Formats: sequence, C-alpha cells, structure tokens
Amino acid sequence: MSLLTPIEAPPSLTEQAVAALRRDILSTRLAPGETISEAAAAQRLDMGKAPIRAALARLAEDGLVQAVPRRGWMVSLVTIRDIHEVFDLRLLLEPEAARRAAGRVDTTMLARLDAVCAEGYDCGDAESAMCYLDANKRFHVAIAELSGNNRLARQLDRMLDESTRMLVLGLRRRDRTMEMAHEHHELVERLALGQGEAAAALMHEQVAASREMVLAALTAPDAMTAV
Amino acid sequence: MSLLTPIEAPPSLTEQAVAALRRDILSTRLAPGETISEAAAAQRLDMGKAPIRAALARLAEDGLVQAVPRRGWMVSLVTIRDIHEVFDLRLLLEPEAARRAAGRVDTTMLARLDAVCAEGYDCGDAESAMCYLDANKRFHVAIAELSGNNRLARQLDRMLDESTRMLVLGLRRRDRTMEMAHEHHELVERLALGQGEAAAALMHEQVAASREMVLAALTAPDAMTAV
DNA sequence: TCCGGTCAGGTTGCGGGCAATCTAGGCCAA
DNA sequence: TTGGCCTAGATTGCCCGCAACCTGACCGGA
Repeated sequence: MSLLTPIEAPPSLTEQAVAALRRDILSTRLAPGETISEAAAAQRLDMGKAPIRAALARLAEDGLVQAVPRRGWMVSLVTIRDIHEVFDLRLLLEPEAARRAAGRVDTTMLARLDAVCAEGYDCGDAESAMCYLDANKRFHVAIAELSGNNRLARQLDRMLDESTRMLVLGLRRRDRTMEMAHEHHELVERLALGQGEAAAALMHEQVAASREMVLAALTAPDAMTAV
Repeated sequence: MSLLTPIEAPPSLTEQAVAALRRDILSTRLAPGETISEAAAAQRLDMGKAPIRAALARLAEDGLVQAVPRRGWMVSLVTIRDIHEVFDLRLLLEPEAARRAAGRVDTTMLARLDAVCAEGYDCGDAESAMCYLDANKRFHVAIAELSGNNRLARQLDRMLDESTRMLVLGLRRRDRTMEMAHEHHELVERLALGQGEAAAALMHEQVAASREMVLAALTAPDAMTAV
C-alpha cells in the first residue's frame, strides 16, 4: 500500500513474547533458577500458549532458559563456569571483529555508534542501568556487524544477552556502570581512523575489564550462583 | 525404575522432526530455495503441525531454513558470501579450539575420535558420502568440546551444519572425500601429544582446504547459488 | 495485445483442549 | 518416629480448527 512503509509489520505475538520475556530475564525480574509456566506466562501477557511456547523455545536456543521435561521452563542458572565461557568467547570474537571493522565505518554507522554511546550516559543511576546495558549491547553488536560477517554478529548477539544478564547480576553488588562508559568513544575513534590493532586491543581490554568486574562482584560474597 | 537406563528418553516427535528435516536439508534432498509447507511436512512425517513447527523454528535458528511471512518456510540459499562467512568463522574458532584441546584428550575421548575417523573411511563412494560428512562433523564438534568451552562447541555445532551442506554441494561436482580424510589422524596425534600449536596449524590448514574445495567447485561452472 | 480488478486457493499465526506423566504431599503401617 | 505407597495437582507435548492474509490466476475492458 503505502510506499513509505517498506517494513511496517505489526510485531507478532511471538515477537512480543520474546521481547517481554527476554527483558524480564535480563533484568533478573525473573531470577535464575525460577520456573516459568506456559499457562502463567500466557495469562500474564494476555495471549495463548502458542506464542509463549515459541518464544521460550527461542530463548532456550539463546541459553537464557532451559526446558525441564515435565517441570516447565527454568531460567538458566549462572555459574562461575558460565561466566568464564561467555567472556572467553567474547575475548576470542570481539577483538577480531573490531580489527575487521576498523576502516569500514561509514559516517552513517559512525553517527549511530556515537548516538548509542551518548544514550548510555543519559540514564540515571538506579535500575535504569538496564538502559545503559542495552545500549552497550547494541554498541558491541554494531561493531560486529561492521566486521562484514553477519554470522559473527548473530552469534555475538546471542551471547551478549547472556553477558548482559551477568553484568546485571554483577552491577547489583557494585555499580560501576560509569567506569565502563568512557572507553566507547576512544574505540569509535580508532575504528574511524582505521587503526585495527589499536581497536582490537581496546576491545580486548574492555571485555576483560567487564569480566573482572563480574567475577569480582560474584565470587567475593555469598553466591547467587548455583550448579 | 531401571537403574540401567539413566537416559532412555523416547525421542519426542519434535526431535524426530528436527532430525529428519535436517538430514533432508543437509543432503540437499530438500534443495536450497525449496519451500516447505508445514502441512505437507506433517503429512510426510506422519505427525501434527506442532512438532513440525517447533522443528522448523529450531532449524531457522541454525540458519538452515528461514520463515517467509505467509509463504511458508524456505530452505536457505547458499551464496558465495555465505560460504566465506561460515569458513571465516570456522577459521577463527576451530584452530583456537584445537589449541586448547591439546593435552586434554583422555583415552576415552581419544578412542572416540579414532572411532569417528575410522567410521569415515568405511563408507563407500556414492551418496554415502553423507555418512563421512556426518562423522567429520562429529569429529570437529568433539574437538571443540575438548576445548572446555561448551558454548564454543555449541556455536560450532550449529555452524558445522551449514558447513556440511556446503560441502555436500561442493562434493556433488567433484568428489574429494578421500583427500580430506587422512588429515584427521595426524591431528588426533598432535592433540594427544599436547602439541597445541601444531594442532591449531593443522586445523587451520584443514578448514582452509575445505573452503578452497567448496569455492573451487561452486565458482567455476554454473552456479547453484542465488542471491 | 495489454492492463487492472477480482476471486479462489493455500499458508501461517494463534487459540483451546486432551492425554500422558512427573512431582509433591499426605496417609498408613511398622 | 520413620519409611514407603498412593492419590491429587500441575505441566508439558501434541492435535485440531479457525481466521487473517498473501499470492497467483482468471477475466473483462480498453
């Protein structure tokens, strides 16, 4: 119909369910270990079981929930081992993505990256840290997309959801959001200048710092973690 | 009940559907670009639409099919770009996996790897090449699992399905199955000896060789590829 | 011949219901 | 008190039906 609406698909109920459940899980409103009943979720989101089911299946692929045969669905636990696995993989993929993205940034994408950075700062302090973390994720995904390998970006996208949840768990104990933000601008600068090695090094440093923050926050006191 | 059946779950219909559809797609019995109707697949596999639907959703996550809004499901096309993306990512992940797996092989796993290698040789020539390619995939996944990072293994597992399909498309034109097989034993040897660098180098060489084979087979003549 | 409109067929998206089955808790016997 | 059994509840896995919607073909007119 309208030529001005090239893609104006009203998001399907499944998409809505995915978004809602992912948001609740990442924000730990649905805590690790908690069980989710299809019927309950369907009632809460005011839809049938079918979209809920599809949504949970997709989240299971991302590792955020897991199906327990006849017990329902459980929000995945976060173990120290999980943290190591996620950040090890990030350390393997993201510096390489940054290296390849260097010099490929066009002005459009550059503006987008900068906007994402700025967006991060705006948020206040308390629970709107979720806002920053979401922008942070989009920032990293955008760099991965710039690497030119869409599959790399996709795999990272999934893993960054897990990573975000870990950061949320970590930030609960010590809020260090602001310490992390100022690295983004320098990274964007290096990318724009085409300095691949420097960008990769910065990316490595940043991801490693995140890992240390999460580990420091979660290993010291009592553990929200479980087997 | 029985202590001898720790995990004797009769595979659910969904699992069966996933296995059957994946097999058909990897073997190109369902050709790239072909559309799959839920109803038709349900009738063919003698089950309802629900398991088919779940199975297709999972295969879509793996990139083997993609949902077209009201047209059904389409077996993903294979473009030259796809090939580059998959093998570039394999080249990034697999040598590192081999490096980390070195020295971690216990005798049990070693036997398993050897068995997988042998299995590859047994198959004849014609269409049972699928058998070899399946063993090849399990071989690579096993090494990734030995790296100690389960997420690395999972991500590789998904990508190797795509890779396998590309190899099938390539082998259709020139059968080079046998040329690739004898590299496995040396790789296992290096892994058992804990020579990480050598194992990584061998892995890199092997994956690169696969890529060249696929590209050589698919770029020269007419293209089964599409945009 | 060519073009625009209309209609029928086919497909998914989703809702609702049923049976199989697993778990938890109470109850009875020792 | 303690151990085992048994019932009741809850939950998924699956099937079936319906409406919305898109696609392609057919047909009438210019």
